[in-house]
Amino acid sequence: MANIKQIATDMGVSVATVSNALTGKGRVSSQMVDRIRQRANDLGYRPSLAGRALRSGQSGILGLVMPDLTNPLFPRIAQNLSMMADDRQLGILIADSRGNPDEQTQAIERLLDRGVDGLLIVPQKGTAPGQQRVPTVIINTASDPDNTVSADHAGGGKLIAEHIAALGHSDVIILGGDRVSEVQRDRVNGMHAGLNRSHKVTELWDKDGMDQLVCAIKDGATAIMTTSDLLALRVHSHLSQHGIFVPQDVSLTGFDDLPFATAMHPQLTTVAQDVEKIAHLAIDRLIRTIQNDDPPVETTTVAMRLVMRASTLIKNETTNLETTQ
Amino acid sequence: MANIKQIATDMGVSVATVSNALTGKGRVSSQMVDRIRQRANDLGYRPSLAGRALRSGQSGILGLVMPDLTNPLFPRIAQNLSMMADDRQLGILIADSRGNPDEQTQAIERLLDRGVDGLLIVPQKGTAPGQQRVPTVIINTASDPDNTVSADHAGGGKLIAEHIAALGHSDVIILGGDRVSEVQRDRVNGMHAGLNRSHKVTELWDKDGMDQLVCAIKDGATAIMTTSDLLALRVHSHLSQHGIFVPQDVSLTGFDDLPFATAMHPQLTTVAQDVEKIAHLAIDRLIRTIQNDDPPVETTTVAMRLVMRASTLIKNETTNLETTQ
DNA sequence: TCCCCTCGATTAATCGTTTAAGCAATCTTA
DNA sequence: TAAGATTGCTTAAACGATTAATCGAGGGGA
Repeated sequence: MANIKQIATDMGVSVATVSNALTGKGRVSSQMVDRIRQRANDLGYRPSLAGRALRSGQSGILGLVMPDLTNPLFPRIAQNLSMMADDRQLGILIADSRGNPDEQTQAIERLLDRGVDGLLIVPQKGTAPGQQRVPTVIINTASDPDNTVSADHAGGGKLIAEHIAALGHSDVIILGGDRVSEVQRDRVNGMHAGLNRSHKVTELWDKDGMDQLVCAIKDGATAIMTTSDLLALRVHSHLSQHGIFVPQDVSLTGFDDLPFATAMHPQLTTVAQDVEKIAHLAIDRLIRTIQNDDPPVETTTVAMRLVMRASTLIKNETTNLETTQ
Repeated sequence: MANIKQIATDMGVSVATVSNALTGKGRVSSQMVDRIRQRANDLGYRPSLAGRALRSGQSGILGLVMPDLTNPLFPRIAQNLSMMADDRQLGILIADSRGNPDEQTQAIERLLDRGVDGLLIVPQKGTAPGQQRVPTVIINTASDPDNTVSADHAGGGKLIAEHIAALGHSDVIILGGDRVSEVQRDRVNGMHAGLNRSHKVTELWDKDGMDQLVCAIKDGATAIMTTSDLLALRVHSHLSQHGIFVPQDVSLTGFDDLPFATAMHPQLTTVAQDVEKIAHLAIDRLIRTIQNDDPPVETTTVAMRLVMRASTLIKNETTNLETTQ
């Protein structure tokens, strides 16, 4: 590999001049700059990031800590962050906290040991990794006091609840995934906020099992709002086994707009995160914090988008399954 | 941050002694080793990987190039590689080739510029990135001559076809995703290999549309083998709209065992990759190549596993939908 | 003519680590 | 006890880049 010294000896100048010519700093005549750049190009010179990192104290690498890399949103987050980072000549090092708070701490530690310039953390549910030795951006949900940027999960819940309300449903079920997750709780709270006193609301959680769900439907519920698409697919499957069909008998909504949401029948009405925007804001914020180290205080929330598809229907068109027991 | 020099002056010894004590090389008295280690521990000393990288020429970082980070298998690959890499004190830098051969080349280039010690490449379909300036492991499929380690996609296809054959189905449909993909072609070829002359086989591809599929079923086909779970879910949804039900009317299989395969009803019979084993073999191979640079030639194939669930049924129990036109 | 300024380059230090080579002091062995 | 071997540490160079300080030469102004 060609290095700066080789170019220097080739051209009969000092390494400092080569460095100055390539970085555009210092004072070098324009002819010399051209000649050096030309030679560097011919040799296929690539600066050693290790050398630069050692000298400058900056690695040009950002660490991405995910609670669980198999998180269905991870691919999109990773992709968007990766693209934004590329544009800024930064690398992204991944770390998996494996659904475990201790591992999360270790994952962060490993990244810090590698000298990352900044950290992007999607926290383990129920944990608060807080600020670290390097600039840190937390991607979680508005109700997390440490949150830096996130989708408006509560707003998304409200959006979908208002959609259900507008369709005329007055007896609805809210089905959450995991109570421990702040994101899930915000989604559920948002759903409540989208309804009013006139609505009968049954709040259930995944671990309660599906039976209560079926009972509630037999008791007159005509809509189910879940906090994840996967949960919605499970509900859909389970109900069809009980002869309850979506959307004729009951309307159903998901959350996150995962790839399979359009592969289902009926296609799933859901709410989508603008992952691209979140990634953009997160990286921008992180880079600004890295450059001028005034810690940014305000937290940003990105609106979610209602994706109306076929799994929700106007109440009038809904068969009433209510049975008198 | 504490560095080796500070420990050295603290203890009144030379930096070389500290380095030797910490790395266990060279000749240092055991008392001195203990004292130095103790002091390093107290100071929370962490070696500068930049310094080490510069000196040793090794960054301790592996690059992972994916054709598309939203690939449904990416999360599991990333997680497993990440865990294996952690165990070996290596970092994983991600790069997205964005479904584009040129971007793939650039992604590889960016990783090389960062000084990665090795490359793990899941190639863009139809491309052959081949060997690079650093040790490289290609994760693709057996029929790719550059492939290093992969699931036995053809074997998986054969496995599922034999399962369908064993259930007594004699008129079957093979539905592929994208002809350009070597992986997809291998899966389809494997399916053919699992059947014999007594079977009537209709090979369709995704872009042919779903109508031909319905026709084939009306013409007597009783089983559909697809080359991906997502495709299977789409087929399932589409058929249910035509009043054709799985598995009563037709058996259906997927490929890859994605998370939603168990959320569907019926739960999807599919074939699973041992991603963990593939990741393990890939990393091991890569590291061995990095250490002693004899280029490994043989390519390894990891058997797939049939996951029997509820979407396939014995032919006898299948309603015959055949209609005379 | 002399002084000062600017230009274009060089010199040398520095970042943190590793490691070959060297050098006393102590120990072994005949 | 003298020669050789071993032990425990130091010296110093090296990896590749950046950058403050310096320096000679040439130009311009008084």
